Amino acid sequence: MTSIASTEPQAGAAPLENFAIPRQSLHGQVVTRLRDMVTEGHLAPGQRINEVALGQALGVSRTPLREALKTLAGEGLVELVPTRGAVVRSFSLKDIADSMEVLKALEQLAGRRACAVATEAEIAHVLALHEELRERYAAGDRLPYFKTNQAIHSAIVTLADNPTLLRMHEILQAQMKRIRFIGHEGVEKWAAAMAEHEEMAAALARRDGEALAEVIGRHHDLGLERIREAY
Amino acid sequence: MTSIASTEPQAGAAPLENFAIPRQSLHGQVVTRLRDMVTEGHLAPGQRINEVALGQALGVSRTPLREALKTLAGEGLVELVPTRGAVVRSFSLKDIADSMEVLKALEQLAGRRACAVATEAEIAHVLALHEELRERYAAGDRLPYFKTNQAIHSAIVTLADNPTLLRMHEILQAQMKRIRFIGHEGVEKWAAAMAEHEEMAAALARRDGEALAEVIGRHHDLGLERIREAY
DNA sequence: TGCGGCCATTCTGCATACAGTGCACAAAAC
DNA sequence: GTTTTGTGCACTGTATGCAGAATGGCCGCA
Repeated sequence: MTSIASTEPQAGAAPLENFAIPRQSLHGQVVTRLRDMVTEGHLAPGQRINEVALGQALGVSRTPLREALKTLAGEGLVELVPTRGAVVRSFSLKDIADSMEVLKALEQLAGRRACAVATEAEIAHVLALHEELRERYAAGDRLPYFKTNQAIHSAIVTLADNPTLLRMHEILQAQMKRIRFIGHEGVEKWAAAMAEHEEMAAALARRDGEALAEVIGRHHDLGLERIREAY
Repeated sequence: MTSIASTEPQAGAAPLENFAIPRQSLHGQVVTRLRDMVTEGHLAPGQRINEVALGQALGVSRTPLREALKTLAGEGLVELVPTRGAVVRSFSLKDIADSMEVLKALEQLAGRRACAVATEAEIAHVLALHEELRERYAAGDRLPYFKTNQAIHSAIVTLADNPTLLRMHEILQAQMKRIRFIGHEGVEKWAAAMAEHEEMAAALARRDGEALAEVIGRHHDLGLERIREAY
């Protein structure tokens, strides 16, 4: 049989997963959209969410919207007040520091694990992202730099090959994303952050988990410092 | 006026808060109930959840039940399969090891922070729980020991005064609770675990964060070992 | 006898309808 | 003038109804 279902795929054929038709439930789409709206500031912190109004804006009935709000509440992006519905969560400085502390611990763990278990190809991929980050920095493009920056951190966590860790990291990163959009750091801080990224890339390249964890720790301490000033 | 609403309550009268009628939303109740059903094994892993049947069993319509399932999916206790609904998540050994690794990192962080910021009274409370644990161990009561054990770990995380950390710990602990019910460890392993708890209590009493983190790490490594054997 | 296609059943996903609660504004009493 | 109580409105919480998808069984055919 030469059917698609053959257990021996042709050499050079793409894996079957690549042909899957992306079928996201409406619920999932609403969650994604809402999360973006919160993290990108289209919904202000403290703002009450009117279900009918928001539902109409999204072109969705209240049911999937409410389910999405429950999901976002689990991620800590909104708070559910009984009989008052959902409120966009507003983060105090302590909230941010707390989340940052956990984020730091998770990424340090990820860094150690990544150095231990990642393939050469995976590491090369992160290093390629690092190259991209350098270019963004040299060009002075803040938003692209910011996105590549996040991509690198996520990529390192992905290398750790630990879905639980990845999920928790995603949740915290989404919370921080909302905040980081605020601060436009000074030139010298930006340079320091970039220097730390150089260190991170070097540590990863030589699979030095402890060194990577150390610099990741410093990197987050600086990040929190930066946020503190902007607040 | 001597009405109830008087701002000057009679001496000896109980504070008004004591008369508050506890009103948890139906959603919250369903979430709690379902979570218990999963962690205590009343819903078998891999089992599909029939919304109408379960709704009738709980005496609730499908709407709040579905919302609760979304919440539980966020906690990783059930999986949502498109057009097939919710399935009780079944954990592979790797899943457990992954979650345990994160749980370990979080508790180590909590231990360090607890030693730094906890009040004497809070530490005394944990030490009291530890006394209780000793008694359970001496009496050989496994289930009460298990509960007190979890209470201690949760209490230490609470001392860290970091709600984000606490929430993530709760999620992971709920996942592990489902697993730990399985294994009834041998006598020698139990003794080792108890000895580690003695070390933990001592480290906490003298606020030695590093020592506490170290023993917590060993404690979780042993815990994973124990689960590995039972699997 | 084995396989493939068709059909019915079942259950999810989404929308809508209804009931109940809280809040704000206003009016009245002290 | 201040406080309090009543009433209307707006919005959430819950239930139910309806359409679509997937699964499993059954029958026909090779």
